[in-house]
Amino acid sequence: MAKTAGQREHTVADVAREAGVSKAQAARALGEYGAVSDAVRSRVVAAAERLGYRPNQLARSMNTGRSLSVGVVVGDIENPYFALATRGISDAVEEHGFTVVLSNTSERLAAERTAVEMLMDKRVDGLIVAPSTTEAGHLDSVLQAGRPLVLLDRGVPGLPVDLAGSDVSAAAVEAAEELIALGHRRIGYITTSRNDDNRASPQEPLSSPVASRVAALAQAFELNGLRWDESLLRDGLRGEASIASAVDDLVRDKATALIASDSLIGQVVIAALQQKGLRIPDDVSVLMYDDQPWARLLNPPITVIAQPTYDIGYTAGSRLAALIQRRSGLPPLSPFPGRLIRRASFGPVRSAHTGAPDAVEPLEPPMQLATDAGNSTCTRD
Amino acid sequence: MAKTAGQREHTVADVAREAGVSKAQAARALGEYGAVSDAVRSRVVAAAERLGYRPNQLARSMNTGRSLSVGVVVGDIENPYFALATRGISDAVEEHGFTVVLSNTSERLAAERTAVEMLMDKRVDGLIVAPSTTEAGHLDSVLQAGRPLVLLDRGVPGLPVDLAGSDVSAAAVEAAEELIALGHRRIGYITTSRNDDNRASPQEPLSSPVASRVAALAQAFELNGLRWDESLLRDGLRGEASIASAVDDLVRDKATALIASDSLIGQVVIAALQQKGLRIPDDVSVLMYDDQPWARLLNPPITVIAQPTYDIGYTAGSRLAALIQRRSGLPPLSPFPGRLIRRASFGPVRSAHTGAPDAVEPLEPPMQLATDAGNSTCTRD
DNA sequence: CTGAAAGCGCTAACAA
DNA sequence: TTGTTAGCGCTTTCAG
Repeated sequence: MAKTAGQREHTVADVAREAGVSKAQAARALGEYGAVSDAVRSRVVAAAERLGYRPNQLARSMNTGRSLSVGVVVGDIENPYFALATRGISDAVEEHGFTVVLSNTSERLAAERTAVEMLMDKRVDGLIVAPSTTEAGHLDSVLQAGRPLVLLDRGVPGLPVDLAGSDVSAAAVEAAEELIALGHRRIGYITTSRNDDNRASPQEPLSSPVASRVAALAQAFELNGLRWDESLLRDGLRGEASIASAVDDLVRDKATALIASDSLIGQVVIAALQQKGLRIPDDVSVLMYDDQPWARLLNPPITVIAQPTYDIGYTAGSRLAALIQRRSGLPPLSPFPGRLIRRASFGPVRSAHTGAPDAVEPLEPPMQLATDAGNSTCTRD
Repeated sequence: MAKTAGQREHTVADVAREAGVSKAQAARALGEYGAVSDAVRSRVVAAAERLGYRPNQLARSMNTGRSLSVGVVVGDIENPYFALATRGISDAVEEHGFTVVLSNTSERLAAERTAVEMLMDKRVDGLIVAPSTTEAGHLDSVLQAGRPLVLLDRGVPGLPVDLAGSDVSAAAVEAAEELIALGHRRIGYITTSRNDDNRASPQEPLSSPVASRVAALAQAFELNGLRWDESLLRDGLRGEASIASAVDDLVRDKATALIASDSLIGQVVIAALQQKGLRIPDDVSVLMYDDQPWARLLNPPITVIAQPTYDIGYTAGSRLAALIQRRSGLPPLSPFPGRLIRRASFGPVRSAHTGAPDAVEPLEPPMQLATDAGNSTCTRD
C-alpha cells in the first residue's frame, strides 16, 4: 500500500512516452502553449494524470526567464504594518500568478543588501522593498539589471522608482497644531528609524518618513510662530529598553506630549507611561502612527494617524505586477493621505494657561466595529 | 554614464573566457565545489568581480535539485500569531541558507491545496504548513514526494510528521477552573476555526487546537462535577461582524465569561463588550489566547494564555532545515507548554453565590517592559 | 588539478 | 498540427 516514497519524479518525457507523442507535443499540451490538437491534448493530460505528473517550475523558469515570484524585503514581518502590507502585496501579486519570497532585514542595511542580492540571484521577476536607509547602491543595481522595483512605505532620494506609501504630512501638521493649541510646547518624537535626511536637493520631497514627519511637526510650530525643539527627537531606537528610557528622558525633559512613529513603539511608550504612573492625557498627551485595532480599546483610546496599510501593500503589488508585464504609460503612484483619528489621548497641558484650548474638531464617533478600511478623508484644504 | 539597462547577464562562460580557463573550472571556483587551484580561483573570482557576475540560482537548483527555499503556508500573515511565527521560521531557516516563500490561505482549504501544489512545483526543499483543516490529502502527497514537511500550530490526525506548536491544555484547564471557582457556569468559546475533531482513534491526542481547548474546558467542568454547555461554542467564525454577533448571542444567552481563541478575535470581543457597555470583569470575564503586548495595556489588563510563538516558529524552521539535511535520529518535537498569565479580566459572577471565590494565585507582578520571552513555566504537576 | 562533454527538465526554433 | 534539434546556465561525470 504505502508507496515507496522518494521515487523519481516524472518528467514531460515520461508523460510523452505514456501518451505516445513527442516530448515537444506533451510539453505544449502541459504548458498550454503552442498548437496542440484536442486529441493529443486529452491523451497527454490523461497520461499526466495517471502518472501524477507535476511540472518542474524551475526548469520552466530557466528557459522562459520568468520565475513567477516576486521578492518582498521588509524590516520586520512581525511589525503589524509590514504584516498587513505584506498581506496586501501577496493578495495583489497572487492575482497575477506570482508568489512572494519574503525577507526580513531587521532594519539593517547589510541584511537588506544580502536579501536583495539573494532574491536577484533567485531571479525573482520583481522586487518590493521597504528600504531601511536612503542608501541606494543595491537598489540601483536592481534597476540596472532591468528588474522592476517598487518601494514600500519609504522613498529613496534620487531613485526614480514607484513608491507605494502614504503622505501623512497634512495629518501630522493637523495633529501637531491641535497639540500646540492645547498648550503643548515640548513634543517628543520617538522612532526606530534614523533621521538621515540626505535628499539630493532641497526641492525634492522628503522621502524618509522620519524626515517628513519631523518636518511636519516643525512646520506646525512655525505656523504658530513657534519653534520645535529638535532635541526632543529620539531616533534610531532599537529594543524596548531604549524606547522606554527615551520616554523617561523626554518626560524628565519636560515633554508634555509624545509621538510614537509606529504601533510597536506606541505600545512601549504607553506601557512606560503606565509604569511611571503617568496618566494619558492628563500628564502626557500621546499620538501614535498606525491605527491598530487595540488603540481604540485602551482607556483612554489613543489618537492616531491612520494609513491604509493593506491598500498600500496591495498597490505596491499591483504596480509591480504591471511593471513585470511591461505595461507602459502607468501613471505615477500617488501617496495615500494619512488620516488623523481623534480619540481621547490629547489633553491640555496641566497648570498651563498658555492658550485656552480651542474648540477642536469632534472626536471619532462612539465606536465602530468595522476597521477603518479604505479611503481616507484627509481634511486638508 | 547611464549604463544601458537590461544588458544580457553574464554567465559562467563569460567569466571563464575572461579568466582564460575552462567553463568547468570557472564554475567550480564560483560554486565552491570540486578542486580548484588557488591561482585559478583567484583569477576566476577577479574576473567575476570585474564582470559583475552573479550566479543563476535557478540553473544551479536545476541540477542540484535543491532550491534553497522553503515554503511557508499560513492562514493569514496579518494575524500576529502567524506574523511572529513566520519571523521565527525565517530566522531559523536563513541560518541554514534557505529563503522563505510565503503563502496565505485565508484559512481556506482550497487555497491551501493550491498553495502547497505551487510550492511543490517550485521545488521548495521543504514545507511548513499551518493546516486549516484536518484534511490531509495534499499534505500526504508532499510526504509521498519525499519532501520534508513540518506542521505549525495545528496537527493533522494520522499524519506522521513533526508538529511545532504548543500544548495549552494544562493552562486552559487551570484558567477554566479559576473561572468556575469564581462562580462562572456559562463560559463561551469563540473561534475562527471549525471544530472538526475527527482523529483516527480516541487514543490519539487531540490535534486540532479547537478540539483540545474545548476538551480542556469540558474537563475543567468535569473536575468540578459540572458539565460545560456545548451550545456555548461558536466556531467557524469569519469576519468581525459575525464575531461581534456571536458575543451578542452569548451574552444574551447568559454567558458570564468569554474565551477568545486568538488575539484577533479577542480584539473584536473586547470591542463588542465595550460597545454594549458591558464591563470587564464586572459583567463579563474574559480570557484570550496569545499574549499580545496590548493585552496588558488595557484597563483592566486581560488575562491570557501565552504561547512562545516566536520559538514555535523558530523550532519549526530548525526542524525543517534538519530534515532537509537528512539528519536522522531527531527526537520528536515536544510541544511548548502554554502559560496562563493572570491579569485582571477575571472576576466573580455578579449576584451569584455559587461558590465563594477561592484565593486564587496572585496576579502577574506589576509590569514588565520586556516581552515575556522564552521559556514557559507551566505550573502543571 | 583541469577540460571536454553530457545532462537537469523544460521551452523555443525550425522543419516537416 | 507535429516532431526534431537546440539550447537556458549550471553541475557532474569522466578522461587526461
